[in-house]
Amino acid sequence: MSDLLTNNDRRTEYCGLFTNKYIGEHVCAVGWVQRQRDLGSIIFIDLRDRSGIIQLAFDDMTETNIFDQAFRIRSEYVLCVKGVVRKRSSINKNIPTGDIEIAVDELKILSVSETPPFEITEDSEVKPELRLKHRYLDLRRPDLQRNIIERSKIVQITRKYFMDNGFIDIETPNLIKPTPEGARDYLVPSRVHHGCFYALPQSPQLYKQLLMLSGFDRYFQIARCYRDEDLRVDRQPEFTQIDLEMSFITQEGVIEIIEGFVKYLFAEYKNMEINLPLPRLTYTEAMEKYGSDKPDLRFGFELIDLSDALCGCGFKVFAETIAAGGSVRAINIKNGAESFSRKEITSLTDWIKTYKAKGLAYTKLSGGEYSSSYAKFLSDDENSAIYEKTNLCEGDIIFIVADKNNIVFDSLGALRCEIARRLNIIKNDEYKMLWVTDFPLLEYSEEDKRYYSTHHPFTMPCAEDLHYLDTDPSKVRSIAYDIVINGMEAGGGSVRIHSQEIQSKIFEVLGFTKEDADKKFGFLLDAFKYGVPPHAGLAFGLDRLTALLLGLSDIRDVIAFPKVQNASELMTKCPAPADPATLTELGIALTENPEEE
RNA sequence: GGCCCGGUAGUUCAGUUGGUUAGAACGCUAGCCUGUCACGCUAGAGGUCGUGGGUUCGAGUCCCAUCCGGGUCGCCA
Repeated sequence: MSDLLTNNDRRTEYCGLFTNKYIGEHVCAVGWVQRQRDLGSIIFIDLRDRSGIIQLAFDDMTETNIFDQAFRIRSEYVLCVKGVVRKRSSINKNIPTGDIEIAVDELKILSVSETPPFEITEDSEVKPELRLKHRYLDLRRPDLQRNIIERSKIVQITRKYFMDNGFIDIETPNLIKPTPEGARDYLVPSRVHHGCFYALPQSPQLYKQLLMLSGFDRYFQIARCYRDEDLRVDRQPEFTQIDLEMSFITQEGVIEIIEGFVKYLFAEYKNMEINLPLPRLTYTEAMEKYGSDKPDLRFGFELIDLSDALCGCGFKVFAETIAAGGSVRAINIKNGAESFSRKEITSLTDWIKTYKAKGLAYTKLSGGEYSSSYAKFLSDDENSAIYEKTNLCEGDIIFIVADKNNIVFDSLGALRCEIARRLNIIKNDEYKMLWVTDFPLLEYSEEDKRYYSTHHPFTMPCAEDLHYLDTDPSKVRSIAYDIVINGMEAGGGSVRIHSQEIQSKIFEVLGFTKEDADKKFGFLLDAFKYGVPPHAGLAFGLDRLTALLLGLSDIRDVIAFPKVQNASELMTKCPAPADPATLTELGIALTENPEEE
């Protein structure tokens, strides 16, 4: 049987925070048993809580019945002990409390424990499946516990910054109207209105815009958002955003506030100086130079366009691609020739096919010898032009992709990151951030024969591009901006449309009839009749930001109860079939049987 | 939805060309041990090799299907 905690059992101090100043004092400690070391006539127990570990000692001075109890204590038992803090006869320099211990004279076993399915230790390497099934135990591990605690600190710093800058923390609804565009919504059936559904918000977008219209001027929220899309290492179906919106402000105003936030956060949390202003690239520049709208600036390998030099060249693959409107581009891996054997190059060639590139051409210059997969098809002049444009020097290797522009950008953009990873040249404690601006407002979908918003349909078009809305909508740039850190989209936002006319025009370009627009966003268009301040905002991914600051790549390590790749949660086994009576009440009939448990 | 990787003791893994009774480490149980701190020593228990089917004299190993986990492309306004 377990012992009971009483009012007298007050913890003196967290386990890991006991120090020399407690020596000689009679104290109370509580926690979990990390390990028991039974030396025969003396027993040591490491007692653990979120702060660390304190050693308990039971020896010939300990009462027999307490000693006998200590003897049967096992890992993860929960104890309340009292005793005198004393100096150890041998010191453990590896832990902060390594020079003291508690000589126990009172012991309560508050709870016993079965042997856990895996060891509760910092470095325990256990399959994610098992860890997540027993997440409550996984969360006892010091590293995960630290991540969750650090996340809390980051949130605290974030709140302080935005409160100090006049932002008002406002909660917006989690049961909202389904949105027709963008990511798939999670739907919640209505009991009162059969056949009708709420959606869980993908973001508080429209509400925060309406808050601007209501005059709150500066809003922020640590907002949970939901997207029913496939998971990735940096994507969970529910995730948290630092969401904000401001009135009477332009892009520069938002950038200034966010740069201030980043500077403050890195200074407060990492004691690291961020130099402002952050560099900026337009979307077009980022694509041309890095093949990505979220470039990682911690390494070079910029894209080089060879199309002009190879137009009409003897190598059909290159010439025909250019003639068809595509391009031939290269990256130069400086001093990388030795790192890429034939086998390695073959491996990269296979790898790049994931991005639909048909092949990967290369030339390397090693020991004064050129070796190349394509040079023999080109004239000396053409080859020289490539060497000159790519600045190919002794020890370098260049990789070339020829294809439609979007495939060249996707594949080379990914390749430069993959190579940086393989060469292990990325420093984990380096942070390179930038703004990417001037995104195209619209993207044409060949499949659906219509335009979709790149960002969302409330994004303000660039004033000087407005005339293209009627002639060539793909040319319209938007006043949208992403903040990118180490190749990761950390946050994104835009100046919003605050004019009913422009908003209606955008809906029209997106192919909504007036009736469609009224049905879907009528409340917004109505609201816009009543005096809208110009406004703009941004949302920062808190999970990604936290992982980044902690040097982690998997956001599941900063989320207490994350979901796995098929969007289920292994501990509670959700989602789960609903009770038939509940379904009836909701007016839902299933056309197929739910998965068996 | 496509492609790739993985699943063997409680855990992490090894397991050769298909061949006798499937191993190791840690953990666990018991005993011994007065200064350990990843304590040590001795002994022991522990396996439907993810699941189902097939090939074979014989399958952890080969084939097919399926489940679970991971990565990735699509997707993520």
